[in-house]
Amino acid sequence: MKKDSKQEIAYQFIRSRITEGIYVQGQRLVIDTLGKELNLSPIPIREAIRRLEAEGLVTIKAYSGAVVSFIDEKEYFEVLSTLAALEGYAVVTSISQVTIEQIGELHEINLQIKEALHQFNFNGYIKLNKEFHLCTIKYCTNKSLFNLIEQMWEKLDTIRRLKPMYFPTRAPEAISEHEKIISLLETKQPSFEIEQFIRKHHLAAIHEYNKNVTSS
Amino acid sequence: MKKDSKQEIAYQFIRSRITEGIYVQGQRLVIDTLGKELNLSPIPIREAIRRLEAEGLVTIKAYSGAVVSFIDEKEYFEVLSTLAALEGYAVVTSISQVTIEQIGELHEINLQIKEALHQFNFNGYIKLNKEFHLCTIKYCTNKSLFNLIEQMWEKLDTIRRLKPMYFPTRAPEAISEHEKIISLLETKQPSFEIEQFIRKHHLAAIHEYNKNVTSS
DNA sequence: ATATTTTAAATTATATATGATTTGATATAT
DNA sequence: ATATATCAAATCATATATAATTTAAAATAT
Repeated sequence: MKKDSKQEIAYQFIRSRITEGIYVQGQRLVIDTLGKELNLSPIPIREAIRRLEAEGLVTIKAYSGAVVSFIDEKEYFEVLSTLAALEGYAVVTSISQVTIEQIGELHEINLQIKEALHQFNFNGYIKLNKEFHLCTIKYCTNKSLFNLIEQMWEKLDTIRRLKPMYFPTRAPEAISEHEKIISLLETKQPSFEIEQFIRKHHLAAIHEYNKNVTSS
Repeated sequence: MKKDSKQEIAYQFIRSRITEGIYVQGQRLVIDTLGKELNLSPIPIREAIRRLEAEGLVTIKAYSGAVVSFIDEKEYFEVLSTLAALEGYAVVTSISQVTIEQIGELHEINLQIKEALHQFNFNGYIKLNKEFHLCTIKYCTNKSLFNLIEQMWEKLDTIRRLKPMYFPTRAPEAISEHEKIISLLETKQPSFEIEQFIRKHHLAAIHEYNKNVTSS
């Protein structure tokens, strides 16, 4: 049972405050204040903030201090657009590994997604939607690709918490599109068709957003 | 003219030592030694190493120290495979922005690539090849996507320096494939065709590598 | 001779103090 | 009243010292 170093404690604390939306974008992170709050000296705080800077969550201005990074709302859709390309690709490169078990699991998650929609459980919906998509690439053997996709899902989560804005879910359509995705996987349809469908599934949220923004 | 902080100096120093292959994978990075070498106290060294850890270049084991990260040779091809998907996508999403100037620039770079090959200038070839590919996505408006692709090219460069292994170039084929890419862009061929050609262009190196590895 | 334990050395992790820089408040000039 | 300069406060950045941990070497036991 290895005890976390102080630096690690500070990192986890600050990081979760950011990803949970408690620290808002633009908020100053004052090293002395954080040190007092956590009963640590400034050094482990500074190291933790350096790590968070490298992850893009925090922006450090030399000699001025650190703030929670500002997020341009475009970024959500840029990441989503990039994810659209990668996820489709990851799914088709692991299509030969698809199992009956995985198909069953996807069906199960999609049932839970539908239930979350019926219960007006937005957070549950978002969490399960991510699970569904990560399940589609479960057997992706390209570790770099898998990790990158995971990081992108995390990034989307973080932006949603940091940036109050409208995030389109298209829940009813998405749920039925999930069923289609499962079907495409189960029947091992041509790679192109699978890749394009998954890509369009994600890009549809961007179109939805643009439709709403231009009409208001 | 802003003077770099000591932390920044340490970061740049260590980072370039790694990316230039002077520090080899697995090499211990001893904080005191680096501090003496740079005439700095341990704190800015530690902060720099934290940043490098977050970039994956360095692996820190708590209380034991930092080493230059080990690279699994698979990673090169995993990153290249992921890049294949992303670059094709980035090119087709910015196809409408292609200019005569860009086409001319691509031709020019490819001429220089051919010259580097004739002069047995491996490093020049690698550098120009990267330039060529970054030029194909020059007008990509999705900043996240552009930055990600740039980072991946950097990653490939770093792995090549850190990991002594065979890296297939297929130089003559690659050069003529570049010409084909330029032609596809110039004539605004269908997105699918462009995307697939670029993807296959990159994946061909992986096939080449596998061919050579299984035959030896 | 080999295995285990103990000790010493090397290095990491962090506290505290101090120097450096930026920001904000106040005073002065126009 | 507004603009500029000066000063003070807040905070950052880092040096130095100390505590903590790991690793390697030496001593002891089998």
